[in-house]
Formats: sequence, structure tokens, C-alpha cells
Amino acid sequence: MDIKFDLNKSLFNRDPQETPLGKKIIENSILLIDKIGFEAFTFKKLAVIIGSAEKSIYRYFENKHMLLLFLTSWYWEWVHYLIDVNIRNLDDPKKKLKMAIINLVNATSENPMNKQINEKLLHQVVIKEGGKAYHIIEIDEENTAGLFQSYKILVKVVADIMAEVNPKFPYCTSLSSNLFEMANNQIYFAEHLPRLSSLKSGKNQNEDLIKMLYLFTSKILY
Amino acid sequence: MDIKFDLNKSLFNRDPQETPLGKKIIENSILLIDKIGFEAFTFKKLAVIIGSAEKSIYRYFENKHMLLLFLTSWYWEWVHYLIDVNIRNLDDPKKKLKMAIINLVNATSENPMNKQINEKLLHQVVIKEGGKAYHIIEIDEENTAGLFQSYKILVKVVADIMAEVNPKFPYCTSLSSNLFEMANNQIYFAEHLPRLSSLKSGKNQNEDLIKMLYLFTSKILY
DNA sequence: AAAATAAAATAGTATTACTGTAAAAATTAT
DNA sequence: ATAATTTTTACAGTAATACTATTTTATTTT
Repeated sequence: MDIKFDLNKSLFNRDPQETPLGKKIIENSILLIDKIGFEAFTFKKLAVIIGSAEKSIYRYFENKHMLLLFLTSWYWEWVHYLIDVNIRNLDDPKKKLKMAIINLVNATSENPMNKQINEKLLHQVVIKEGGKAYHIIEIDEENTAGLFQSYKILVKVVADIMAEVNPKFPYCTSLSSNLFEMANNQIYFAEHLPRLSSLKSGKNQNEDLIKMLYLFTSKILY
Repeated sequence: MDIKFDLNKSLFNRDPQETPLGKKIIENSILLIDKIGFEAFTFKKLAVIIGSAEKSIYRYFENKHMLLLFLTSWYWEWVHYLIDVNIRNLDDPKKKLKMAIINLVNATSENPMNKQINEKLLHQVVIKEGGKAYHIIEIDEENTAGLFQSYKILVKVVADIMAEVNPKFPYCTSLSSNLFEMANNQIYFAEHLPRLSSLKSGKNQNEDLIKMLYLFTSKILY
């Protein structure tokens, strides 16, 4: 990848961002998970596709769950980075909030910063499979090990902007985490379970979603 | 079960609500999924626990995914039933909305209507594993087959109450589905990823959650 | 009492999720 | 440039998973 993030070292045995094989694993795992779904995804199948050995993938990741956690963490780092860059020049907290929402919805439409990671597809993977990274029986140990840091920090960044907007509002953290969860959920619903969303799948979907999320957030906050 | 719901027939090969073995499967699958998590849960393990044969469980459910879908559907039917009963005498749409929120959070604290299904545990299972029922590669086919009806109908019931409260609000469906998703998510976060929630895990958690959800919803709607 | 259906017992298969070992290739250190 | 080390590949192996099949036994329906 052209852009690297410092992810928690417990996410991997060996950092895939640092070797050609590692990059191939990341690149193709996104493609394959998107194509066949996380349940059917195996290291064997991935190894065949990249012309490598199953064992070689295990040298990078303990198992497919850790790979998914790596991918989602990388994604949240990327969104975090975009938000950071784009609110840097803004002073008005309301404008910052709006910008954060735009970025978390549109993360994928930005000019891609690297060739190895297809952010559009990665976003799709996070939408479809992201929840499986933390809905696991080992949640408490993994959380203690810091494996969800990237997401937690991002949620805090946005919660802090909300607190700037309205210092008296007592539920910034929940409002922030719900913003992220809701954004991805509503995209998924619009496409696959349309009776669960007011959004219409299609051309203006992202615009509509931004509008809706900003309306919800500002109504609650202002 | 003492209370039965008419669930979509494609959810099962044979309705588990109608035989003693079926009831045992339901009862113990909730216990086992809660205990070891959905990933580690297998029909083999369940068969050993209930002293039956793996094949006998397959006579009821095509696979463990269908069983999970059955459990979550049953749960949403149960919440739907509670809401229906408790808003029956109410005229004020705002009061109906409040009651719906109370019921969707407190579904488990009601006096249990049946011995076979432990609603408290079932709620825990829905919170932890429910999303896995629809984050699957087969989503579109299964949706076409009507397997998510129970949830969709429930979301519509609450969306319709919201539309009564404010007929001009254009995002009732998304607000409703987000209400359900958020409720379960925030309970999960409060317990396992506390930095993602403003709720404190503990005694008044449900009260606090109801307060927060009602505040969010009414701020957006009124 | 006979026929039909359900459940249990047992066996079997392809795939999954790994672990182990040894050889070949690539990298790094001297 | 050569040796030492590490990485990757190739191959083998194991226990468990996610089923399917078959036969026997038990239960229910007619």
C-alpha cells in the first residue's frame, strides 16, 4: 500500500503492509470476501488465487477473523485520516460535523491513495461483514488486547466534535457510534432490505444518506 | 412453547413449535449459542446435549443459519406482540411511541409467557448474533423468500406510529429500523465495548437506554 | 393391526481450520 | 561473495465441521 497505518500489532503475526506477499493477501482477500462472503472465505481459496500456500497466509494472520479485524481497522484508520485532513481548516464545529459525515459516507469516492487497497470494495466488505469482527465470543479478551482501538478512537473524534457543538449533550459517544453504525446499516438495508430504509438505492443514495444523517444528528444536538 | 407464532414456513423443514423434540431444540439452542457463540455452535454439539441425533435436528432446520433466523424471527414476533398488546388502549401517538420503545428494550423483563423459550437469553442471543442472520451472501434470495418478514413488519409498525406523530417526517422507516438496531447495539457496546456507548452497564441500564432512545427519537420527530 | 412417519444409531464424505516438516528461494549480515 | 537467517512453497497430516445415506427402532395415524 502506498499509505500505511500503524495498526495494533496483535492484529497480525507479520505486518502485511510491509511485504509484497502481504499486500497481495490484503488486496485479494478484499476481493474474495466481497465475492463469496466471509463465511465461505478460506485461506486455502485465497492461497490458490494468489498462487501461494495456505501456510504462508497463516504466517501473516492467525486466522480469518484476525484478517477481517485487520481490514476493518485499516478502513476506520482511513476514514479517520480523511476526516482529520478535511476538518483541519475548519473552525465552526457544525461545519466539522457535517464534514465528518460527508467523509464517513463518501470515504470511497475520494481519489484512491493506493493501488493495493480498493477502498470502494473495502467499504462494501465493512458494510456487509464488519459487524462480525466484534460480534464474537472472545470480544472481551480481544478488546482488552486493544484490537478495536481504531474504531474506538474514531468514534471519540466525532463524539468530541459533537461535544463542541453542544457541550451539554450527555450522549455524544452513543450518538457518534450510532452515526457510524447507522450509516453502514442504512446503505446495506437500502440495497438488500429496502423495506428497512427510507433511502432509495441508486444514484443519489450517498447524498440522501448524508442529508438524513446530518438532519438526525443536528436535530438531536442543536 | 405456550405461545406460538406463525413464522414463514421456509424458515424450517418442520415446525419446531409443534413437537417435544422441536421445543427441546429451540430451548437448548438458545442456551448453547449464548454459551459458546454462533460460530462454535454445531448441530452435533446440540444433539449430544439434548440426547438426540444430529440428523434429527436436520429434520427441523436445514442448517444452523436457518435456526438462527428462526430464533430472531421468533424474537421479533414476540416484541411485536408485546407492543401490540401494550399500545392497544393508547390514543396519543407520542404515548404509543414511548410504549414501543419501552417494550423493545424491556421485552425480556416481562413475565415470561412460556417455559420453553427463555426470553432474556434469547434477547442476549439476538443482541450478540442477530446481525449474522441477515449479513449473509444469500441475503437477496432469502429476502425474496420472505425470511425477514417478521422484522420488516415490526419496523413498519413502529414507522407508522412515527408517521402518526409527525406525518411530514420523510425518514420514518430509517428512524424505526435504526431504533431497533441502535437499542441492541448500545446494549452490546455498554457491556463489551464501553468506549462506544454513553450508557453505563449496570442496574439502571434499561431505564437509561429508554430515556436516550426516546430523547433521540422525539428530538428528531417533534 | 397395518401403514406411515419420526427418531435414533451408525457410518461415510468433502471441506475446513488448522499444525508440522522439509526443501527451495529470497533476504540480510559479515 | 559467501554464509547465515528468514521467508515462502510444497506436501502431508489431523480433528472437527457440515452435511448425506442407511438401517433399525419407536411412535403416531388410519
